[in-house]
Amino acid sequence: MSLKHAVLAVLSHADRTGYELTRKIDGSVANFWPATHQQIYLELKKLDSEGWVTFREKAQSDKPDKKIYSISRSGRAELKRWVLESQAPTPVKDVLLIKLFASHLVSSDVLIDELDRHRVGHEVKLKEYRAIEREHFKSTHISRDALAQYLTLRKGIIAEKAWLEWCEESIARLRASD
Amino acid sequence: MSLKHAVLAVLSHADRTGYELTRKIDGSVANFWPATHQQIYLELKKLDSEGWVTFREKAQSDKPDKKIYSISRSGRAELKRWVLESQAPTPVKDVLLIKLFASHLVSSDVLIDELDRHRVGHEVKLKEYRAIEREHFKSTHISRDALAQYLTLRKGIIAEKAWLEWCEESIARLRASD
DNA sequence: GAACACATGTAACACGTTACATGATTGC
DNA sequence: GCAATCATGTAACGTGTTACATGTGTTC
Repeated sequence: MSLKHAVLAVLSHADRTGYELTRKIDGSVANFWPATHQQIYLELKKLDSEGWVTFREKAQSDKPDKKIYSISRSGRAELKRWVLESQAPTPVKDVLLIKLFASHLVSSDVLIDELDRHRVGHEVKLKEYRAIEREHFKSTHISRDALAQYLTLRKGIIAEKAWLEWCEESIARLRASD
Repeated sequence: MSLKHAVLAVLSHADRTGYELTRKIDGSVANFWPATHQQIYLELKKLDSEGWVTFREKAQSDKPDKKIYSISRSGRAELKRWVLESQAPTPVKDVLLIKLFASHLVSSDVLIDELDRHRVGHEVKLKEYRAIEREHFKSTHISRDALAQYLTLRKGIIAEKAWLEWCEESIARLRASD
């Protein structure tokens, strides 16, 4: 449902190959709607058969040939229509919370170790995002077009900070309860 | 993959009917792994055929009969095995971020309205969670068993606060850019 | 009389993952 | 020689959603 529009959204900024869409190039789809390359190639095929994207094949001598996809006029119209629809918040799904909910079955040491691994992971992500912020959005005035992309980055930063805060708090509470 | 274990996790605390599992009773599965009742009835059937849950049928005169499910010894063992596995963080998936990424196609007024709707939604959720916190976790000393459940609530509270912060910041930035 | 809460289920379809398959170039 | 990056694809399977179906009791 959403991957279709996620792909269109990225193509509305720049032409891309299927391969590029699966990578986290320039902070696009992969960051907020990850998918495998199989999934993306399939969607591109569907988008093509609906006329929402077009592609041109480009032969390369040193690397495999590639297909460069572009959003079409009707694709852009469809994307706009979809963006204009009001959106219910995406429900939270988190495996770690399920594990926590069942954690009365294991020792708190095991739990603390797991939480600490997650803490470190979120710390790393936060640093990455902050580096992107410094590099690409340092100027005081940001264009309207860049602003929207900046806000998705800000979401990443704020969410990672929240994760960190929660991991630290949880570890402290578990330590205190022993 | 995870719904199976989410259901086991809830049943490890108390017996439940399929119907109860689909509701947000006592802040269980529905809060961090939402699923439709069809999905849950199907999983319960699978869990039963694997011997991880058992059920007893209870006839009711005023309401439809129901099946009360319990976790079995092997189910508890399986749940423990699964909890002990180290978990990669659940990847972020968020439709709103896709829309933001494509928002250069629409006016900033439309965007601000949408962000404000989300802001209000998160405000309401935050209040709900805080009410649960006041009601159920007011004492200074919380048992180890209750602590794990409290931490899932804390995750909800911290995440909603982060959402609010981001919505407010984003609206302000969009207003300033006009 | 309509809508909602309780309570369970089947069937068809859409979405997503894993495994398998191919093949060139570049770096260790 | 082995692994990684670039680049695309098929097939089988598993997960999740939507629509449809049934039936009682309570509230507006």
